Amino acid sequence: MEYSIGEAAQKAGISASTLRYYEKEGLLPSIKRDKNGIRSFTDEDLQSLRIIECLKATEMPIKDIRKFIDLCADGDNSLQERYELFLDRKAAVQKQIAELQEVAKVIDFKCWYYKTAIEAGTEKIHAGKSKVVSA
Amino acid sequence: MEYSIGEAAQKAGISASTLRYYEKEGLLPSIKRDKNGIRSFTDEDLQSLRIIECLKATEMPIKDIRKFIDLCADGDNSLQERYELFLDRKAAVQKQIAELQEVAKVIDFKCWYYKTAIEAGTEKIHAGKSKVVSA
DNA sequence: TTGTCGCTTAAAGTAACTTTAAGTGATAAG
DNA sequence: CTTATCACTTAAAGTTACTTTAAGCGACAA
Repeated sequence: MEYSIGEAAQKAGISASTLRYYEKEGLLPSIKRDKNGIRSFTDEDLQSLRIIECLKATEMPIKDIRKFIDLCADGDNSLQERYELFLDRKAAVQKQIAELQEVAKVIDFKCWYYKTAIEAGTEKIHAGKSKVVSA
Repeated sequence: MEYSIGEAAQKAGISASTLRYYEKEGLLPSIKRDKNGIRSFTDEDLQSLRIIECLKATEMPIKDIRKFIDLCADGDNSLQERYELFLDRKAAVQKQIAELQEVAKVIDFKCWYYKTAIEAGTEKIHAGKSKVVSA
């Protein structure tokens, strides 16, 4: 199947302008054009986008994702390097999850803080407690 | 205890220029200055920064964090609104964690993909499999 | 008194998009 | 047949959240 940029955008959940931007930045080297210069996305392109989104989710900058895409073009020569890249991303995403779990704890505390303050009618019930602060 | 911007930056793990930017954007309305115009951060300011960092971690835009800071100045009138804000943030952070766990799965798959490809000496061993793509 | 610190401000630069402006080509409606 | 609409095209400007740079000031050590 082949898709226009609008269809691909919808399928991938990424805006058409972002897809154009990705192509310009070298993240999508395999996008073809028809005789009118209109982009044609394949299912394989959508799979690539999914990987790109995963790398982005690990806070990898576009330029580094670009380097990974370039490595892919190198074929079997770059297998080891690409493997190490994903091991690295695995560590990164685990660190992110751990940090967000800490954030969730602080937010849970704040939920309790406000819930009890509302029940008491005032925030003052928490005054003087260590590490408790209004904002 | 009071701290210069450099000390506060180190304690909070945020750059001094970012702290100046936050102050300019109204995120730190309680920072005092000495007679030479030099900023003085208190422990309470550092606590506020910790909350700001948590909100930022949930992808809340600076402008919205600013609105929350303004609510805090409103005292007990805004308790309910602030409570709902944190309930909302709680949902947001849980969604983020869930998404990152999905990302982790894809990355784990890629680790396996490259590990086995390296053992085989070529990526071709994965050719033709459904949903498997080099990038 | 001469560095050199760390602080000050304002302004320019950056990343990753998003939005806008201006235009082209294919198809449907009158 | 032409006019309108639609999705597409590019280039350029705008946005967010910073970061970096430039230029300068006050305090303290050598």
